[in-house]
Amino acid sequence: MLNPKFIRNNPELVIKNTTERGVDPKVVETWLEVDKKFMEAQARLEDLNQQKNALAKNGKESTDFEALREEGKKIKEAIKSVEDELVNIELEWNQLINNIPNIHRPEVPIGKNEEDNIELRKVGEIPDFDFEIKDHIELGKMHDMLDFEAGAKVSGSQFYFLKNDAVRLELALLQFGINFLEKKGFTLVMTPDMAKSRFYLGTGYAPKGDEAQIYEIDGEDLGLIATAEVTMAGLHADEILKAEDLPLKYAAVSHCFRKEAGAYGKYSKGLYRVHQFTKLEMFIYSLPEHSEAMHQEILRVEEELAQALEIPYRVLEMCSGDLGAIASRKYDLEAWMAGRNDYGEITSTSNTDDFQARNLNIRVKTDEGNEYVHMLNGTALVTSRIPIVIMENFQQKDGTIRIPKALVPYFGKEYIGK
RNA sequence: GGAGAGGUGUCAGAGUGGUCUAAUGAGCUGGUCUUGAAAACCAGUGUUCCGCAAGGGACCGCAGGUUCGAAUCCUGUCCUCUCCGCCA
Repeated sequence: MLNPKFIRNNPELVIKNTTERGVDPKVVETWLEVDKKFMEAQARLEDLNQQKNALAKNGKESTDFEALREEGKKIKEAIKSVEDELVNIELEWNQLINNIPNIHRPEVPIGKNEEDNIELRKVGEIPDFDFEIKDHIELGKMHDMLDFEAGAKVSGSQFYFLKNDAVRLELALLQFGINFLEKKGFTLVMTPDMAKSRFYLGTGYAPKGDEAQIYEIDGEDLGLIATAEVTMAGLHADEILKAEDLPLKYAAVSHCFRKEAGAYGKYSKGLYRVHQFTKLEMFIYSLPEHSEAMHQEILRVEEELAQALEIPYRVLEMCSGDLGAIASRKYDLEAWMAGRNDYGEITSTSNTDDFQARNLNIRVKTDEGNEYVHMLNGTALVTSRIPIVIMENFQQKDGTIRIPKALVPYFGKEYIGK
């Protein structure tokens, strides 16, 4: 959530920001009204508590217990009534403020939707084939690597079995990735694949709504994570970190589960949009003054990984309307996927500034007092989408697939199908 | 899954209804002393909300409840530990 004090002091700015995000600014105005009521009721409650405390303090010296009891009861009833009132106001207050999006950074281009995102650069050679190419679904069948039919039978549509070289490929990518990131100073982590609702809500993954992502466990306050971002943000929840320990740079491996409700389209076939995949994620806790530099570092690492894997890609800077509610700035890497003859997203990195940190109460002790840390995340490698790129881009005329040089030591051979 | 014990400040740990504004010890910061250090001594040392401030409110795992008054009593819940069961 945003800093309530900031909204109170800068209502016009927040309204403008909210509008640029494509969110109805009415939510800000309504929140401001509720906030006024909230503060007023809180002041009343504090006043009553003060009376209660004074009475309790003098109570032990009292001789007239009858009067003491009477007076205390009266205060108690008044407190109860204000508290009941506060419960409702606070609920509304919270719902409203959670719908106010983060403040985007001044560098962010203003725009309505994905069409207004800015392409910063294109890197790498788009492959040129002199034969009829196959997509990864055909290639997966051909090499007995992917079985979507079995996935559908056992778990439902958009689940799959990885077999043979697809298994080797997934593990090779992870092994390659963790070695790469460890050398860059990231601490390796394997996280739980489930988290309590507080953490997927606090990171901005609502379980309900039009594009519900989270699978929840019936009868428990537990859900399958959509990304390790959820568990990595939870890792330091409610902590006050030491400034000298920052930045904390993590490389986290987890499975990711997404309902993808309503997300059908021309690119939802095969491995591109699935309910479960494995991901190596970068996650950084940073001092506020360093978070922009950290964000650039994550982007650089993402590009280095793509280049090491010989993946042609382009870098997109998200416009204000395509940032979502949480990010203050966001870049996507899109890789060339020969099978679709188009680019497809393979990484996304967001700076959330202190937005998530405020939700999850993560601060840092500085000389000027405690402040919220800045939290950043970025994909290193997704083992559903990278194999699409490798299979489709590096396929040969005879259907064999060349493994990128950097991956060969981990994969164990130079070609699939030879 | 069952039985038991426990969750208090940076840490250890006392506190079983009003004197808790939470003992004591350790740590940390500053000071005195010292050539320097150690020791000793003195002072300070959590978080959060409203407020320019003065001041006031909240926080003893969390949520409810009892009471004029709760760290303390009751209920629920989460977590940790020990033992049993099951199990990779």
